[in-house]
Amino acid sequence: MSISREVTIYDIAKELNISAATVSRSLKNHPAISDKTKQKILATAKEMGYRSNTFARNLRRQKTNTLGVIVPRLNSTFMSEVIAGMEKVANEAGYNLIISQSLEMMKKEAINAATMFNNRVDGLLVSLAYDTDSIAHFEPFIQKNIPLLFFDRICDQQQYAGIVINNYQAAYEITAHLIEQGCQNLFHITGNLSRNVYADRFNGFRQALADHQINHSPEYLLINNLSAQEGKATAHLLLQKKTLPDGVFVANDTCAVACMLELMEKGIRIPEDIAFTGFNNDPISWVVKPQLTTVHYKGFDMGETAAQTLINRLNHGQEASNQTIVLPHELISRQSSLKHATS
Amino acid sequence: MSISREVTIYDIAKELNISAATVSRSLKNHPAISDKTKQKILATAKEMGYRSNTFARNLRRQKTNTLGVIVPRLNSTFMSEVIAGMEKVANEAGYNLIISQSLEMMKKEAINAATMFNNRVDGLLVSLAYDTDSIAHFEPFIQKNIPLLFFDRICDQQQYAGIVINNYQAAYEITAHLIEQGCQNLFHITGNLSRNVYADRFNGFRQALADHQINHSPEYLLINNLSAQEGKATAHLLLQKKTLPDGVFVANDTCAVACMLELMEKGIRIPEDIAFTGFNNDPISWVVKPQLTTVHYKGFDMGETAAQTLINRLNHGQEASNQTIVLPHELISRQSSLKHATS
DNA sequence: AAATTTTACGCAATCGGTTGCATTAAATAC
DNA sequence: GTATTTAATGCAACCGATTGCGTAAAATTT
Repeated sequence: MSISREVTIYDIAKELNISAATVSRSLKNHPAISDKTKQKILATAKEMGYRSNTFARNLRRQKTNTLGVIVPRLNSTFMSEVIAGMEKVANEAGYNLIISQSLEMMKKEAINAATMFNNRVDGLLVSLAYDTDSIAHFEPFIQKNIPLLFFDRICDQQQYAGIVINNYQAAYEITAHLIEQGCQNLFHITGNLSRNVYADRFNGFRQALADHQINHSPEYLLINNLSAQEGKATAHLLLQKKTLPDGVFVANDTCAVACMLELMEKGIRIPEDIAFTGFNNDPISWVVKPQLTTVHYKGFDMGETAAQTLINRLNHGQEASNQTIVLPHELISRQSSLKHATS
Repeated sequence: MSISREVTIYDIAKELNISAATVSRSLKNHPAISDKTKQKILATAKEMGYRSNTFARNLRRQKTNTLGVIVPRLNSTFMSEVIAGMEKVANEAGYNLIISQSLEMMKKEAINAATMFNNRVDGLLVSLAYDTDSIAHFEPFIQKNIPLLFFDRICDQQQYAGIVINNYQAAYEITAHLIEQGCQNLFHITGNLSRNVYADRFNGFRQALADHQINHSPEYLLINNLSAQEGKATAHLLLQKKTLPDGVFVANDTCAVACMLELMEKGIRIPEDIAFTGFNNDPISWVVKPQLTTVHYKGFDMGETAAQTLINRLNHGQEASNQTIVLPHELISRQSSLKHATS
């Protein structure tokens, strides 16, 4: 079975004895073409099995209609929904998505960015890797004025726009919640503080303590990579403290759950001895017993918003407003933090 | 800040007073060009900030160097690793990935396939959606001889190749394990039996029963969409049975956990009253208490294998062998199924 | 009916690499 | 020293859609 050659606008033109220009214009619904001609061309195109050649189009238009997306990992419900939201908006606007994972490594993030750049994506959506401490690898995009938009894990430099939730506020709320439950000795387990999400959450945590005149032990801040493995390790660290905390706010659910389970293994009662809270509302947060108090926010909405913002900028040439868009979040309180059983 | 025009091979050619053809050949390391010239050109290209124009290249070569990937969802650790494996192999071979989610809907799968087709992907990797009952939407690929490869959720028609694990064998093993634990009244909760993964698991389950001369109740097969929600609903269905099962094999972890938790809520003891097993070794399987016995298989390897197989076919024009590649799996037994405490 | 405007379409250059074939220069053979 | 082979490079025609500009035909105005 030989592969038949692709049908081009020239084939259609020849078939109908008209010019390729007219065919081209008809196919994109150009107003200068009469309806009758358009109909005829559309019908013939369909009949001949024509499909537009994206390369020729891109070559000529200097546009790819492709958006690049770089995320740390694709393995969370949250990220899956972010991508789904982006896909929806992008497809509706005629854009395609090229997605890649940095696997939390700045090095791979840089490689991915370079690939995206060489593939001439029209715009780039990025959630930064865990250890990214410089955004020099995005410089080519900025140089060439290719829209660049961060989401969730954004770049804290003022000049870059981003889509986020109010991590400060969410952390403040969850911490206040712990305090309301009677916690007096609170600890915070979090990730790299140069990531906005973790810095903001830490600040919210601290401010809540300050506002409620709660003193804290000098060792109240524990930093790890927020993996399950390190959550478990951190549990042992906690057990070696002179006095155990009576409340812990962990910056993600994975680490919170691992840490909590390990402590329970060692006989610590949750929430009686230590109240626990996480962040993200991952499925594991409700599977674990006791169910984990956490912060929920909508990945789908974030994806939609991010893609839409980027596309608006592309279409209307909207200036790269360094405006940061803040989406809502929601505190979900569950058993792991409820020292006073309310039910 | 105006956008400076892109550097082309013509610019380089002019700069060095040579032809564009020589530049083109040098950049792709053609043997007919002298090393001296190559060096000079490479250096100048770098200096001038040249980047190859993919469209022009694709337009001429009739290749995109892009692979399409359609998956049901991106929200599992498994799928994230599959993608990571594909990315690794693809990037090494100079290919890019376009990823999209069918969200378990055949309709969206078809739309995605059409988009991929129009974007002229060189090959397509697919894991079928939950309700896909016809693969007519992949017909254009077959017609045009564009390599198509299924993985995990493959197409059972003989002529299509696929990368899988031995779902039959895994299910057999996990069922035999339940029987060894003393289960006599086994139930199976699974998804659409026209999906190979579920059909094979069901067959393995049945065969294990037969081989061990275990009778089964006529209602031992329960089908739902394997979501957490339906897992919970199915728990209630079970509770209405005259006699409860003493062992349940669920075809994925999400549904298994949801069902199990709901039953525990109603006072059923796991594993004493009912032993539970899942499939996939998702993080929730070890977070839940009791930890869930399940089947583990390596997503990364599956992704690598799938991408490599496809690329080999593209490069060496290997005939579309309808050979199915089977990767290893591993039974992970945990508390949820251990009626005889071994520790 | 002539002049002017509007409508509908065609011409041809362009986007930037790629590659078959021709050509020149250098190397080797006779 | 001439003939032949080999190595290195250039020429120019593609790939297929887009679009500024020009023009013929139709519609409208005067």
